[in-house]
Amino acid sequence: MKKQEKPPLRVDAARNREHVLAIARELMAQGDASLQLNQVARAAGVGVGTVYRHFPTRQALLEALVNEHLESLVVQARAAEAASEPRQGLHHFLRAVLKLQLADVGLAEVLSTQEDALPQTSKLKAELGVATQRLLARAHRAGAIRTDVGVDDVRRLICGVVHAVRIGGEPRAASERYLGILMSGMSAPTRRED
Amino acid sequence: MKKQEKPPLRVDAARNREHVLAIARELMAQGDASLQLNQVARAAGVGVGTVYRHFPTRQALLEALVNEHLESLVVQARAAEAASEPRQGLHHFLRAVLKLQLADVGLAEVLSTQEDALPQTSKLKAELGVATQRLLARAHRAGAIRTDVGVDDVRRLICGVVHAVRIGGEPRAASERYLGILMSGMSAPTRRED
DNA sequence: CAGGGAAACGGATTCTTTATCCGAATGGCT
DNA sequence: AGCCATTCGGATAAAGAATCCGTTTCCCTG
Repeated sequence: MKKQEKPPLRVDAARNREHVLAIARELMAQGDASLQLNQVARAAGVGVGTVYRHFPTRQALLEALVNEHLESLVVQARAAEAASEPRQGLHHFLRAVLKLQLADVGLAEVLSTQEDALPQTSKLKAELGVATQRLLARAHRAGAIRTDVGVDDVRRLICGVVHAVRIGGEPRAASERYLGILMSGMSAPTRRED
Repeated sequence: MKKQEKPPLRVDAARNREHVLAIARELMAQGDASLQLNQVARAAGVGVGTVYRHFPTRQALLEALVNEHLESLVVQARAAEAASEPRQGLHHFLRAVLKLQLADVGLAEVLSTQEDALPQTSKLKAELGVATQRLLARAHRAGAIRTDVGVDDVRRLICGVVHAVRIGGEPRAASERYLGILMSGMSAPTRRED
């Protein structure tokens, strides 16, 4: 019911697809975040038609590039549940999210966007949401994080931190400091008995 | 020494310039943040050449539009110094910055950018920086804000909050909550005597 | 392994957006 | 009024996005 029959790719098509992805990744790594499809085509030595066939939009190509990293975040979120301290688990995980977004402009873009071009991206985002939710709920139960901070708030706020780190002048270890500020801001106010 | 002779504008030129600005503001207000210069020209009923002459780049037009709001922020920053509570003064001021950026996409863009197209923008930003610095220093002296948080950090973090509010799904009063999280995160840790 | 048909390829082409340039028009000054 | 610098407007060039279709390549069948 869910999945339509999907005829497997022809070998040359699969090869081209991978090649385009590799070249696109390279261009991104060289600091060109514009990811213009015609430019990717030229760099990959294929016709623009080929690129557009495999990735109908810039967004689709971007997501295809990024999904690997997204997957890694899902894994790390699940791993973070093993931490003895719920608060530390969350902190470590958010640090990973931050670092990866800083290293991969595309990832930051995808995580800051609501609608996805690829179904797989939506699936991964949902998984990431669930895994994060578990981490967060644990921290809530431990009284470490304000209960009025939900999983979507965490996503948005960490994207905000990424933005803050990106736009700035002197680094001065901004990312670690800003993450600290966020964690401290999300902390439940220490209750004076009760 | 500083300023070159600047021949005053011809009356028709001045009129056109104002008209273009007004139309551009209107387009922005209608939710079109793309601010394409040819589109502005069409809407204003002037040739593209006219627009490009007054505002050589999109960025220049954007800054011209936004400078009025920037100025208002400078005023509000200075006014906030009058608050009896340094922390509250800062809080109120940052709320104003946040609100204005949320209401004016262009302002958010300009405040998140380092280099300016217009000298006047740089001047206003500098003034805003100074005024904010005074507010912040006052809060530092009162022991309300971590001393490792500088004025540039404040700018970057508030832009981050704007980003976080913008990208999100359900609002649920996000802006006020996120501002609260930021303020709390920047607070100096309450010392247990000493 | 030959041959046919579906799938994929490539790039010419069209459409849109961005930016420049210059002959015509207009305003200010004498 | 008459001159000339300034401004105007839009034609035009250059760059980017997306489509379309004749040709090529692969894969399966006989």
